[in-house]
Amino acid sequence: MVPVTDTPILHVDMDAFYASVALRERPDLVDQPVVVGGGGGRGVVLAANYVARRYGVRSALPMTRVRRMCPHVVVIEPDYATFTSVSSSVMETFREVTPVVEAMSLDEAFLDVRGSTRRLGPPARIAERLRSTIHDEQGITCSVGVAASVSVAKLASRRAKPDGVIVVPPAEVTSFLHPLDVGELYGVGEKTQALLHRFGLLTVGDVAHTPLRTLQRAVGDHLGRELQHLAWGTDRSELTPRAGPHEPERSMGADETFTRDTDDREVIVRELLRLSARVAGRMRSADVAGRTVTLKVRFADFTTITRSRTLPEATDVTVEIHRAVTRLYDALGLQRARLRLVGVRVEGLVPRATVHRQLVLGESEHGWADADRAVDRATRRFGTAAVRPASLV
DNA sequence: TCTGGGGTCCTAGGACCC
DNA sequence: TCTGGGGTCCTAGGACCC
Repeated sequence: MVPVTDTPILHVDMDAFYASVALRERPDLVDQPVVVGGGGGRGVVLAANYVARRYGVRSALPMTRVRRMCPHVVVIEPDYATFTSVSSSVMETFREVTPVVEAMSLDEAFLDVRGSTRRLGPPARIAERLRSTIHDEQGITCSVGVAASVSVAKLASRRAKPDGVIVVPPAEVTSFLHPLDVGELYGVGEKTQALLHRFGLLTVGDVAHTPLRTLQRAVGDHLGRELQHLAWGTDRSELTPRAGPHEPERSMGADETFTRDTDDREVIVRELLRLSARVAGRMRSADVAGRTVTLKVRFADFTTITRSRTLPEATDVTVEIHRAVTRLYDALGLQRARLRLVGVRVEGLVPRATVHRQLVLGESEHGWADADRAVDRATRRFGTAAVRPASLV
C-alpha cells in the first residue's frame, strides 16, 4: 500500500538566512541585534536577526534609519561566497529527500515529496527531518510550510517562522487563507494592497468572494485571475525542478548608486563603461549575447527612467554596449540634473552560438570582441583588478 | 545622511504586416 | 470617401520578488 498524501508540497525557507550564516562565525553576537548589509553610506538591510527585528528592523530598510532605530546594532558586510556555498549544501540536502526541488533563491525552495512518503513517511515527518539535518550540518534554522499548492505552502512557512513547521490540509485551506490581509498574497505588494484596500477588499476572504470581473477591473485581467486562484488556494501544485533561482537568464544587468549624486558627464560615462564591462563579461562567461540595451537613470529625487535601443545584431562586446548606453544617455539631453544611479541591462539573450554577425565591409568590430576575450583570459589568470579599460585606471 | 542590486512579468500604445 | 482584426516587434513604465 503506497501512502498517498494530499499535502505534497513543502516550502522550505531559511530563517534570517544571511544573518544566521554570518552569526556562525560570530557566536558571541547571537544575543545582540545584528544586520547584514552595506554598512557605509547608502546601504540597506539584506537580513536582520530576530533580536534586531524586535526593534522593528526589517529587510530593505535604509541603514541610516536602522542606526537611528537601534543605535547599538552590529552591521556585518555580506560574504556572498559563503552564502552561496551554504545554499548549495542545503539544496543538496533537499535533493536527498526528492529530486523535485524548485529553488526560488539562495535561501528558499519548493519540494514535491509525493514520491518520498513511502520511504520517509508523511510530509510533516519529512519536514522535521530536513530541519534537523540542516540544523546539524549547517548550524542554521529553517521553517517549513506543507500544503497541496505552492502558495499555501509558502504562506504556511511564513506563519511557521521562526524555526517551525505548519501543515495546512486541504480541508483547512480556506479557514487558513481567508482571514489573512490581502497583502500577504504572492504578487500583492504595497501598491496593490493599497488599491485593494481602497476597494474595500481587506482580507483574502474578501478577494475570494469578489466577482472575477470586478477584481479584474481593479487590478487588471491577469492579476485579477491570479488573485482569485490564490484566494482559494487553487494555484499550481506542479513544480519545475531547477537548481538555481533563474536558470537561463532572459536579461543581465548591473547598476550602481553613486556615493554622492553627480551631474558630471565624465563620471557618468565612466561608470557606464564599468557597468557595461561587468555585464558583457558575465554574458561572455554564460555564452550568451543580446540585442536590446537599456539605460537606467535614477535622479536625485528617486524618479527613475529607462531608455532602450534594439541593435541590429546581438552582442556581448563591452564597447558596443557602452556605445549604445552612452548614446541613450546623451539623447536625454540632461543639463544639470543630478543622478543618483545609473544602470545597464541587456535583454533578449540568446546562446552566442546562434548569433551570426553580418559584418559590414570594412567594419573592424571583431577587433573589439577579440580584445574582450583577451581581457577575459587575463582576468581569469590575474583577477578582476588587473585588467580594465584605460579610462577606469 | 532615508530608500541596494539582481531579476521577472505585465500593460499599453504605436508601427508594421497580412 | 467611413474605418476590421490579429499577430509581432519595439519602447517605456510600473509592480513585484528575493
